[in-house]
Amino acid sequence: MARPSQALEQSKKLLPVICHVFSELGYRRTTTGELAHQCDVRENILYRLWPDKKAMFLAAIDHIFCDRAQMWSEMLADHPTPKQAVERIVKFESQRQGEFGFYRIVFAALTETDDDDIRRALVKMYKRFHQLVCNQINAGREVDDQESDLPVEMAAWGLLGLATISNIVRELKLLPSNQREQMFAAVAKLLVGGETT
Amino acid sequence: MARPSQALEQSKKLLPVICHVFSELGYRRTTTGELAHQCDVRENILYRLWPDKKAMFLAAIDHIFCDRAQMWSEMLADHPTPKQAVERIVKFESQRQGEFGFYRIVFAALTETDDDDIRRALVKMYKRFHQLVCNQINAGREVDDQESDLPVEMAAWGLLGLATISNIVRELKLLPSNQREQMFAAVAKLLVGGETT
DNA sequence: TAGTAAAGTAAGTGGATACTTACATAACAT
DNA sequence: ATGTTATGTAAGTATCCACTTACTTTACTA
Repeated sequence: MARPSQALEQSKKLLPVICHVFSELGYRRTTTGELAHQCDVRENILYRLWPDKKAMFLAAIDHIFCDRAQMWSEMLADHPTPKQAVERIVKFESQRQGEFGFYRIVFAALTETDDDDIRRALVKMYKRFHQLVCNQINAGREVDDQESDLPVEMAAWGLLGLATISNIVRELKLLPSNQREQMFAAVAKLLVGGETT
Repeated sequence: MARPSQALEQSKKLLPVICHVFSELGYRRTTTGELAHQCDVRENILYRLWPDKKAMFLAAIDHIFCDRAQMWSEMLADHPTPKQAVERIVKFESQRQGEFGFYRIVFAALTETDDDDIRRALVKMYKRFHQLVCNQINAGREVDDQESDLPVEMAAWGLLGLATISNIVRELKLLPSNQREQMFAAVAKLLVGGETT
């Protein structure tokens, strides 16, 4: 035996770069040449880490979820009250959208849903994300003991929709950012709280 | 002079087919060869109707909006009360999603937003659509004279987000369709009405 | 230090694809 | 009819890109 493989470490190092390229260019327009260039390696090195371009994309989809989940957990590391937690997440999502290319990768993936692997990766991602949101809303509601009209699962889908359209609004500059944030906050409050305050 | 051009008529005839292909495959994966095949003409005939592939795509984006707007106006042709109108639209949108490839084309376009022409087409489309939704909500609210908490423009963005996530849920089969429709209806009611009934 | 496998370099290949060209035919005006 | 222009056919081209191959160098182990 000689020289242990550092493939895992290197792929972890390269993944953020790969995510960024995919989020900038989408799936089809991203060339393996461009990926290699941005990663500052040669193409065949990428092909030693992943069997093909699709695998690189799947890894990117997985990574963006883990990334986002970790951000949330870091944001809630100081154990705020559940209601504070929801408010903090809403604020975070409304303000720092787009920085991490989350939705751009999702959009890219959504145009490839006739590929079973990509579809599965997306389904998994959405289910986990929806669950995460549900948990937060649930926690927030239980404490206040307020029976809201909208079931938690539905509110969570509504929030995901809100985050999506808000990203589109940002992407296309359909509203100035302060208005977009206000919109996000107002709709989110309606969805989560049941009543506006 | 000889033989007047029927280019306009033919492009109108071909557009629905082109929309369908783009919505099935997205922008990049759609080849001009496939477009021609589905349209049952040769490639160069498409190139006589549009200067390039991008122009075909832009025409498709414009067409899906016009298509949808016309559907709505037909749906409201019998002059229902504004409140009925909103309910009808919500029901229509929640049930017949995906049939016309609207969101698939939007997703495809959203991964091409660094092209100015495509971005402009999308912006125009969203502004018109948002306006349309605003008008309907406004009409519905004025009649009832109920002051709702959520400003109309925000509610409209919320609805667009709801329609978007609902399409994703449908596309990925994240919920059975009856649950998806219930979710759509519940969230829409919350957004539009202010209170649930 | 010698042997071995990973890490890196550089060039290629085969297929796909946006767009073109050259030419034949069909329909309309005068 | 006849000239003109739209419409149709079929082949071609130049480029791009996912993926490969053949080779050299490096670093670890025993």
